[in-house]
Amino acid sequence: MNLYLVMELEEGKLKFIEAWGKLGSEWGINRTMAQVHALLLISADALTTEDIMAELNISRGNANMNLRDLIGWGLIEKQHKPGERKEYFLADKDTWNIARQVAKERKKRELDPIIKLLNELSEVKGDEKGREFKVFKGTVKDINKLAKNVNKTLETMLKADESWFWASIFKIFK
Amino acid sequence: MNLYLVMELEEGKLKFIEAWGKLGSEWGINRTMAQVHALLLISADALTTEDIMAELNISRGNANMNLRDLIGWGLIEKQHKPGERKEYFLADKDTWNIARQVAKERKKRELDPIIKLLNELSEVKGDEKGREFKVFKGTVKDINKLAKNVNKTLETMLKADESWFWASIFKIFK
DNA sequence: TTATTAGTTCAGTAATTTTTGAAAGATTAA
DNA sequence: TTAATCTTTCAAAAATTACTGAACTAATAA
Repeated sequence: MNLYLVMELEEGKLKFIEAWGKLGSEWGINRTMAQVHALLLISADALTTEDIMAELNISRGNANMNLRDLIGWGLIEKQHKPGERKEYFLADKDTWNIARQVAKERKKRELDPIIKLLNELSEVKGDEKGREFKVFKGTVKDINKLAKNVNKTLETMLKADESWFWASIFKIFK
Repeated sequence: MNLYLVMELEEGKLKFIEAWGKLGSEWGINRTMAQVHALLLISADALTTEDIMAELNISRGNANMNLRDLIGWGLIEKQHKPGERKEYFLADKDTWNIARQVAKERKKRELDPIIKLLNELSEVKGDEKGREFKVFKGTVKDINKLAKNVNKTLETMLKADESWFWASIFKIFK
């Protein structure tokens, strides 16, 4: 066994976990949740809560909560091994599924509510001649239009097959 | 003057500012910075630091820092009125510009570094036959592919004209 | 039944992020 | 030069968010 090469892989794993955690936190996702996800993404086998606690140096409560949240995001699932009492966790490794799952959840939690609000705000009544009113309405209308375009694109993406999606995109954008 | 209608507009403004702030914080952007941006987006005129402090009930230091950050994101700019010493702030109201500016900054700050790391990680050496190694490499490779597709799409978007961009998207996705 | 093992919850604590406010810096006017 | 006005900075405080660990619940085995 070549210790140097083994170290290379271990070092790579640590860097990946760290980077995924950082990226998550920059996008409003709890750093630890992203790290747990990263760990499971690069694990060949399903891991137990104990494994995760040990790898990431986190408490049982923390591990449990973040695992539950990841299940809620549809990114990992529980596995039960016959004859064993403890639960194993396994990440969906399909990158396109991950992207779609995240897009789907964020659309539901964030985009849909904002579109609802923008529609309400476009009904606001006021002095049609006033500059203040016009600027407000104009901004709301433009953002609404953008949000709806993003929404339509996401809906397409959610239904789409990965290779078809990118092929279609690059056909135009070559 | 109809007080009820004026109230309607004021209420709409408050809701917009609140929602924009919430959305920002869900995407890793300081809530106050997003609120300052929202306020300027719906203001008919450029505002001073004092105006912003008063509207949002924040301190001078806080206002100053967030205004500086917004300038750094390319979302607002300073204006000097002849004969006046104080600075006025004005938001770019063009929604497509805003989207591109945010995309550009986040690409630079987050996507580019992650692509750099993924390229490094795809060079990691190890036991080519080992399951652990294969899974790690596979995950890194897939994420790398996705990241590069997103990158290409963003680069196109950054150069694109709004109506052309959406028209192209919906031509495929009808 | 009791013991054992694992999962869940949550009040208290810790860590991180944001905000304040006062002091220092800049710029112009008198 | 001093005063007036406005901007910037940053250490300390406040607010928010995340984490711990122990008590509790649940499931199975002895």
